[in-house]
Order: sequence, then structure tokens, then C-alpha cells
Amino acid sequence: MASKNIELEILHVDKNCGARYGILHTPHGDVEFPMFMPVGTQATVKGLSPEQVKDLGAGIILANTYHLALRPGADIVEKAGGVQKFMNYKGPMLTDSGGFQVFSLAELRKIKEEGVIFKNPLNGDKEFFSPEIVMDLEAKIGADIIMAFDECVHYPATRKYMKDSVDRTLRWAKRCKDAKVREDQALFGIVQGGEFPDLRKYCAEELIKMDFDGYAIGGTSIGEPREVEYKMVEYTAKYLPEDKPRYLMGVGSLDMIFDGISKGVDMFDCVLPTRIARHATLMTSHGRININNAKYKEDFTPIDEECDCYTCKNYTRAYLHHLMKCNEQFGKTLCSIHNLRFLIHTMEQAREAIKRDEFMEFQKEVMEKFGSKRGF
RNA sequence: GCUCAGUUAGCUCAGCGGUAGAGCUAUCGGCUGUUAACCGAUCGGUCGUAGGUUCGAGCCCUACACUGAGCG
Repeated sequence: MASKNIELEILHVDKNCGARYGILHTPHGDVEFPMFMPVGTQATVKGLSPEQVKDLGAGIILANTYHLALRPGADIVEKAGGVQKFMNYKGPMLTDSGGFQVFSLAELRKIKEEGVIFKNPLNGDKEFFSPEIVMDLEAKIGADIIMAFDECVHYPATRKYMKDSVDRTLRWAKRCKDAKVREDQALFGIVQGGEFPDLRKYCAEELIKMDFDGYAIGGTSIGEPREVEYKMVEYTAKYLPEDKPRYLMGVGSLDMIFDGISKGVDMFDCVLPTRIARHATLMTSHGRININNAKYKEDFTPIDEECDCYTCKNYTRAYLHHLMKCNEQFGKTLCSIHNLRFLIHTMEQAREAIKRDEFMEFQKEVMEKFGSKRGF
């Protein structure tokens, strides 16, 4: 069943690369792309109120089907009126299907043709996730965009394993498509295939035949070398239809986001900014810093002079150093606010650059200032 | 004053015959569709002092000094 309530409106494509700017219309509001989507796995972006997340300029945020199904249960979220109402987020949401947990909880699951049996890490119970079950769960949770149930494959994988997995993911994708019930939700298919160009192409083409509402690039940022990661995106992005949203899953490092944008990717999500923030690493326009380092003890300047976030406008590095050293929750909150705003603000600037056909110059400028050693 | 117990890394403590360990702290690093307020590395001690027994002593003995508890 195709979605009637999501629409991709492309307003401009950069003349010098594949970067595109536009508006994605969803049942819970319009959002501009390219966009970065903060992750709130358990129906909360850790440490932040929904209002704080909104104030950062966030559009779509994520929640996770697997984790919400285990606790509190999809029925509870449904009774609450859907995840947006449940967590009081006044904006569009997207749920990941649990496909990433097939990867991250590898030691607690068994993959079968029918679906995946997980051992519940909370109580040891066996939990079965099939495409049909996941579609039911995602319908109950009620996000605007729902992801197909896939297998995020470990890197490195043999060609044979990857081919078999891609075929299974494709069969699961078809089953998801057939089992989808709500018209007001958009269903995205996920391209797998690892580092194998022909498998990426094959997976993309087969998914496109099924006609999804959007397409995601999966299986990246799971420990592979950077060069491999760039290639995975390259091998996939070029086959995705221009009139549908393109989503690079799990990517939050600046260099990878920029690379994705230049290849026409519209959406990115990642736990990185919030996770490293809780662990004291901050993104700045001049590279990453660890606010726990002793050198910040008496540094009474903001994290980043160029940042317009609440944290930078009101607090010093010395204060954040103190809070993080004391393991105070407020420190984690302030650091999370900064990192998320850093990425979201960068995306705002990227959109402006695309409109001017200057995305490539913008990317070069930001990365040079950031430092060549890494993009997080 | 007497009787016990104790004195080992900055802190809290293991180790009770074969030349020292942990956790925390400190100093750093890593986290990418969140099992992550997590994980890892490094720094750090002539084991209260002085003698003695022993091939060999944080570990046993003696004295002293501190600390704590109890009794006078």
C-alpha cells in the first residue's frame, strides 16, 4: 500500500554535484532536506526534553521498533496515541525496524527465513521478529516513516553470505510491503550488499521494482575502513530513484554526511553526537575536543565561538569540564545540545550552500577548518 | 593507663613465607539505523618506623609511633 501522506518536493539540485535541497512533507509537518535526524531509541533523545530537541531545529527524530516492542510494548504506545503523542514530540518521526539489532545484538539472535529470534536482553525471553510482525509493531508505534525489516550484515562478510543475506532481505522487503497496513505511514526499503558493487546494484534495483516510498542505504558505519564506506555509498546512491527520499542509515560523521549529500542523499541519522556528548567528546568547527581533558579546567570560553547553541551562549568549557568530571546529568544534557545543534546547524548551512550551487566549496571549507585527520 | 583491632597506590581495601593487586581518582583514547551516564589504555607503592627469625618477610617475632573501639 503506497503512502498518501509523504511527499518529496525537490526545490533545487546543486549544479556542481548531486546535492539536492527541498522539503519533505509528512503527516506531522514539513522538514527541509538534506537533514540530520537525532536518535531517540527508547522514545527519548537521551538527556533532552522533546522541546529542547525541537529548539535545536530538529525535524524528524528516530525511535526503535525492537526496543519499544520489548519495553513498554507496541500496544502501550498505540494506546497512548502513537509514539509522537506518547513522548510528546511535536514533529515527524521515523522508526527503525530492528534490522540494526540483528547486527548489534548478534550474540543474542538466530536468523531464519521466517524471521529472527532474539533473546530478550532484559529477561532472557525469546522474542520473534518477522517482516509481518515488525510491520504490525511499526503500525502500532505509528511513526510517519517506517523502515523495512532487514539484516544489517557484519563487516567483513563473504560474498556468498552477503548474496544469501541480500536475497533474504529482499524477500523480507516484499513481505513488509505486502504486510503494511497504514496509508498514513511511508515505508522505506533498505539496500544492503556490503562492499560488493554488483550486490548493491542488484539489491537497489530489486527494491525499486517493489516501489517503496523511500530508499535507505544500510550496512555502513559498522567498523569498515573509511574508503570502503565511501564506496558502499557510491555503489548504491547512483541507482536510487530521484523522486524518492534517500536515507543513509547510521551515519553521523561529518565527512560521511558531506559525501552522502554530494551523492544526493537527503537524510542521515546517528547516535554518535549524543553518545559521544555523554562521554565528553564535543564537535566543534575546529575538530573534536574531549572536554574532560585537564587543559579545559580553567578555560572560560565557550565550546565553539561560532556555535549558536544554548550551551555555547550560556556556559564555558571550564563549567562543562566540571560538570562532566562530576558526572552530572546536566553536563551530559548541555553537551548533547551542543553536538546535535552543531550537526543540525551545519545541515542548515549546507542547504543554503546547495541553493547557491556552492555545496562543494562549502564542504571543502568546513572540512579544512575541521581538520583533515577525521570527520568523527 | 590497660585490652583488642588496624597501619599496603591520592582514596577505599585485597594479599598472610617466595621481592605487590583490585576498584575509585588522576592522565589520555575510543564510541556511527543506542544492550553504551559505556569500553579501553596509562600513571601510580623501598607494604607506619627500627630491629630480629628465615635461603627468602606486607605476611612470623619484639619494640616504638600513630589511628579506631572497648574497659578503667
